[in-house]
Amino acid sequence: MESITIKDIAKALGLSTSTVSRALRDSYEISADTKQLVLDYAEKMHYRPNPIALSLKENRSRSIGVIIPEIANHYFSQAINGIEAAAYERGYHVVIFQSQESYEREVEKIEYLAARRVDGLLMSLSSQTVDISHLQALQERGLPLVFFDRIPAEIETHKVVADNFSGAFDATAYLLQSGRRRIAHITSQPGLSITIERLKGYLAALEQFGVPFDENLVKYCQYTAEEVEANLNTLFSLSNPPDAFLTAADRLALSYYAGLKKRHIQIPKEVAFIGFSNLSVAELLNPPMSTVVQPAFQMGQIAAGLLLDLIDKKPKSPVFQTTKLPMELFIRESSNPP
Amino acid sequence: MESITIKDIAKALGLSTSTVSRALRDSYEISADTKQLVLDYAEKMHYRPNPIALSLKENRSRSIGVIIPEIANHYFSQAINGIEAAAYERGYHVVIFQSQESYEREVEKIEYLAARRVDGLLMSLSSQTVDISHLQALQERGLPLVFFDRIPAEIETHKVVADNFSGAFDATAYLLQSGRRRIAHITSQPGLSITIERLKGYLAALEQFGVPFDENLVKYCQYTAEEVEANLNTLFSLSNPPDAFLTAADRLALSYYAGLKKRHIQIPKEVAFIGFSNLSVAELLNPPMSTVVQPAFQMGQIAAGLLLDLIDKKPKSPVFQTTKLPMELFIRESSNPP
DNA sequence: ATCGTTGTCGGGAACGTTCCCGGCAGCATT
DNA sequence: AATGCTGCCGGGAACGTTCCCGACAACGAT
Repeated sequence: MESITIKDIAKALGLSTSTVSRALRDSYEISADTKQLVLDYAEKMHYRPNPIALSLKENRSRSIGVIIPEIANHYFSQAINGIEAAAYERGYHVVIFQSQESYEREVEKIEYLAARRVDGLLMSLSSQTVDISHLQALQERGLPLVFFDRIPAEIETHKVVADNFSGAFDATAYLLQSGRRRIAHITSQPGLSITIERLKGYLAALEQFGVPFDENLVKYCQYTAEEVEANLNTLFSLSNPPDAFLTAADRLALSYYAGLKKRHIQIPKEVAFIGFSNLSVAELLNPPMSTVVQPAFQMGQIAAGLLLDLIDKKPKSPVFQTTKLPMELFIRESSNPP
Repeated sequence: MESITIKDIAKALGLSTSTVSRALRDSYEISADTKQLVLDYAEKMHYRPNPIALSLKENRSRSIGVIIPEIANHYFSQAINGIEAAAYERGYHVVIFQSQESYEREVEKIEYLAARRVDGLLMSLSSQTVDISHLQALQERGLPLVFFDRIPAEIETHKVVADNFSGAFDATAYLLQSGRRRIAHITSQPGLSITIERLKGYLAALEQFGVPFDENLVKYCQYTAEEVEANLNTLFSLSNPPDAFLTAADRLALSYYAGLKKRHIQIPKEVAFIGFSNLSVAELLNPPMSTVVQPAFQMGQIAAGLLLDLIDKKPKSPVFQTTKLPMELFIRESSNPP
């Protein structure tokens, strides 16, 4: 991969590198003739400035890093599109890495991106992550940082989340209102911000309807098939089994939907079902699944915008804000009254 | 973002940068004492080598670029996981960009990645791309290039594809065997390699069963709702309307499934349905959808492996191969006999 | 004739790293 | 004592770019 450089142009035209550099940047110090000469030659030879040399010199890369748990998730891939739209508009590139829900991978990717001099970092934490001191250290070293969706409490910076509390509250309230009383809440890792908020919303709705909370109905669940199986076994061997499900995360929705069908439990006759999910296929399922949907694209867009503000304006002491966007509840057949 | 450099270490320890550099690389020229001194100090100060400086010097980045049409597509996000697995194993990073099915964006991303000195490029073409001279130029300049899924005929290099011909043939044959005779084939842009291969398979199956080809049954379709609507209108106002659908691509499968349901056309009673798709929800749909599935992860893994071979071994005149992987046909309720 | 101005341009350092080249001390060999 | 070798280390160029600091010619003003 040989590429033409400013030095090559200078040599070919009998000029100095400074002159060529300035001609390319359209500096007032260079005569129109010389500029034209340089520009023509550069065009002819397909000259492209070397962004690596620039990064080294300017200690920045005009790109932002994004670290998310996984790409193969509709919420995140939609969010990425929002991020890219915002970044593109402002002349930044987006570099995407997945933590694969692993703490080690997350740390590794963060270090790599920092070493690569990304100008800012956009993060949604892995489910394994509890210690975020490395992120704090990075922030103290001056790296602009913005979190979205899965946010930490311990770091003060811009954060963008969906209103998980209200989302869970509304969904739970809907189920209660339609007569369900034993609502199983299948959710993600206990430590995650989204998990906590959703649980709070679930509890608040129960309380408002005067339905006692039963901790046996809350299951923290990974995505393995065995775990789904085991949890369903436990739930349906309760003396008082669930008559509704509220699941967090795309994958939980699908695997429990599948699990229920496998047991020939009728939705919504025997149990009602509402899932947190950004899957567009929800309405094509059998039966069409009620969903709580996050404004993924918008969240990515806003988060990226805030990060770029932090980068471009470099305010001395920025006023950090937590943006909370409404979730939307789509009621479909799966949550119909029995 | 201040970072500690070799120069800082040298100054602090009263050594030269050369010595520090060699100590860090564990060179035999450095005494054990000095090495330990440097290593300890570097560890203490969290020294991380600057990959940008290295890239500039070595004219390479230990990373490969991936350009795909879109991330929010199950096939591609699975393929990315395969690519990352292969790259990780061999110490390479993966930089992902989306062309968003736009030729301009594709060219732009390619140029950027080349300027960024990725060591190789992994591509699946956008549906708009017809002119690939920029890729040819890049290859001639020595950039290792591997295509997967959507491949061009005009460039000679490693290519990894699914056996689209057989996939389409098997699906069509299944439909014919179960008594269907008017099989609509909804497919992607005419120019794409996958489109062509699938059409060939479709035609071959028709011929084998002695069913005449009707070009009215083949629709090249983008993803807009209006287009879906229009195509369904045309198809069902034929004097001899379709009794089966074979769709390419995830999104086509879903939007036509939705379109048929909206018209209250019963699947599989009135029309049978098989879709090319990597969606895991296929079996949860109503009715469960028969699918032709690509080995996405494996394709990504193999493609990345071939690219890294090209990069690492730099064979003078590599023997380029096209790897063709089998597709799998999952028969579900949507393609049952009427 | 001298001086400041303006318009153009070149030299060279710097960013962080590696690596070639050279240097010097201490020791053994002749 | 002279030589060569080994072990250890420093100086400086190079990668591609920008930018500060000059430099020099032409010109008008004094």
